[in-house]
Amino acid sequence: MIIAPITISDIAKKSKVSVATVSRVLNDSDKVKEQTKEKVLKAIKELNYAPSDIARSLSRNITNTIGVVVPDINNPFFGQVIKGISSVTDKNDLYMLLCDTDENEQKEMKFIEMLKRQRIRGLIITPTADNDKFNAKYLSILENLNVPVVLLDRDVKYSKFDGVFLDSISGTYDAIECFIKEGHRKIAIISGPLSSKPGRDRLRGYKKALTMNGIEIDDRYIFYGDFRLESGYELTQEILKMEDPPTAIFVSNNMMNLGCIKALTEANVRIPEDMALIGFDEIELLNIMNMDISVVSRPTAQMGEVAMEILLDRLNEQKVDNQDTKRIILLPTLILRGSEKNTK
Amino acid sequence: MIIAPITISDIAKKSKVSVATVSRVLNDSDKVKEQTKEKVLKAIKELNYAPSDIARSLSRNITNTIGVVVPDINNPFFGQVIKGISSVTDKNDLYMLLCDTDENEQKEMKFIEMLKRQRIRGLIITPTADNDKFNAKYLSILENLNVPVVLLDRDVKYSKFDGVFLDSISGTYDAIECFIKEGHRKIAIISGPLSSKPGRDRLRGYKKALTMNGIEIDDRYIFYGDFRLESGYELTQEILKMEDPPTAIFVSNNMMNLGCIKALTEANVRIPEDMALIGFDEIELLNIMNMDISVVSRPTAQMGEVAMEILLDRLNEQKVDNQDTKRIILLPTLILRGSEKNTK
DNA sequence: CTGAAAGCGCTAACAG
DNA sequence: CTGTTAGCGCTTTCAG
Repeated sequence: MIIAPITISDIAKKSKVSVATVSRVLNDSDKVKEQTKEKVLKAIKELNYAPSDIARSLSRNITNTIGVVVPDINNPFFGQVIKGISSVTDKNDLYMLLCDTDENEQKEMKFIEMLKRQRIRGLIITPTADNDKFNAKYLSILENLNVPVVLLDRDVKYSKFDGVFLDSISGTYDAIECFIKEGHRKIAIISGPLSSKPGRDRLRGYKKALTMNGIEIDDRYIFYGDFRLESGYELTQEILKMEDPPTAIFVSNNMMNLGCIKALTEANVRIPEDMALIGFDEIELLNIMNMDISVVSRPTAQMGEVAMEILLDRLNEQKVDNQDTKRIILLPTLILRGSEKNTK
Repeated sequence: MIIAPITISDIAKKSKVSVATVSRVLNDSDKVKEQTKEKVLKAIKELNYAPSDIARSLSRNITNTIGVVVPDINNPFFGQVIKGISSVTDKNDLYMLLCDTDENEQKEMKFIEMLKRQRIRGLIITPTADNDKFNAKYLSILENLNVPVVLLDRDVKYSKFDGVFLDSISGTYDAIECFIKEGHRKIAIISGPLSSKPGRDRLRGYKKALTMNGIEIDDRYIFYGDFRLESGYELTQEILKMEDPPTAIFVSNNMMNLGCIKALTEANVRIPEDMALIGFDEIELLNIMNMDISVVSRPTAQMGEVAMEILLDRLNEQKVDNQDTKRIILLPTLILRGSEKNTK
């Protein structure tokens, strides 16, 4: 079903001027006599003409699309991020080509190559992982794009791309220290996968806080999940079965936190009376349900906005060789709602 | 920051053949001698060449992007829908240009015009509203696109576009009838806005069920919300203040349902002992939290998939004048979890 | 102010 | 099998 769209020469013909003139009124580039301009505008309106961005891109050798690659748009975090990105693209006549990788590295690389063909002007991406295994190939694909890349939330080892991240270490540190001030000594963590930087950092923050406060690190209290709900659920069940269970749990992301709460609820473990809890990332729904869970909160939409603004700056830069990588590290906020309390 | 990408003629030069030959191996279109083919492939690999979809689109006079316009990607419903669409585009070398309208009609029309310039091949859209006020202009913009359009979830009056919808009437009818069978007689509804078809239909289903079961419609039990959480919250508070309150509430969408539950929880109204409840659309989180709320459920991701498949069919159609509109109406399922019970 | 013409990177006849 | 060439729809010198 193809209907040949109106072209610039249709307009030129109809208004009896050259295509160059039409182009001029389209772009407001050169001075055009008011009278001819009106003629052209009239023809455009009558024929319902809209210039082709495809032809324009080819001619100008530059597109107005940017690529956005995320692991899962159904994760509210990324939903918010995309919203943030949109708010900037909307104002700058930029389009967003969206790709959802499903946390699949192969898919991700394929998408990047597709985006290259589309000649995107820039890329905002949350890589699936930063495994050493994939790193070399991955990096070269990304660099081969030859457009500015902004990393979002997850880093890529040995890369010098711009990025917007969150200080996971300090966020976790604050949470753990808060537990300690409440008098907790046996504090467990449900960590994310160590193949991602946020996963590693949150564990680091945990260990650091314990160490700085003179509490010995007990490996029995460290559990490794994969950021998905199920693992939070299962690991919490394990925790509840321990001989010498902790009195507080820190959970490294929102999905696992949900799983944890589910397990606690099912086992009739009260929060915080029987088990104190702090999680990483806000869970909007819990607030709606009046469930008071303390969390390390981060400015989600803002992360998207900032990433897009960095990208925008790059697009507007003159020199190609600007090497000073821009890495923004936002600070999370610890929001206390009572679930961290020690009621013993 | 612009780096001129490698072009087809770079490859031609390097492998000492014509651009036509390069194009041939790129597209596997004509027979090329194995030996030359290898030469070309080698050059492509060495220079890390990726053909420009921009140039290709212009030359072929056809793009491989489709537009997707939704009111809010943060609504889990649309998140799922997009996932469904992606699953089909991924397999068909199609790209998705995503636009989030924020339920704003002006924005929506602007997006559609932008998408026209991008020469999208087709459009999947959930219109913000189908007000008579905007209808004429809106319709003409959509038709002016001159590409296949598939409506998703919300209809456009007087239009003959394809679409994927849900039978809201029957879904609501079943829910209300279930209430009645439980012995409820005073049944309230928190309706959506009547400016959208789903809003209207759900109210119709409600009225129909009452009428068919010989229960008189009592306007005092009909409340009008706007699909947002807050309105569900406020209207529920109103309901609780009534002199002769209902014993059951039907809520027309997931967001308002959350608001309703919030209000009930805050007022210490037990579900279903003090108030029975059924809502439209699943709320994943409630299930996770083991909160047993009965809902009218629909196949979300599938709606996206089906929409994209209809679009795909249109794109592959030969004749331009195929007038038989395809309108798929999916059936919802009533999922009972106990919140509908009458314990009196 | 305006028109003619070259060119953006690729495809698709048309020759050979 | 392979090369030449004319566009695709637009922008952008360069003249006038």
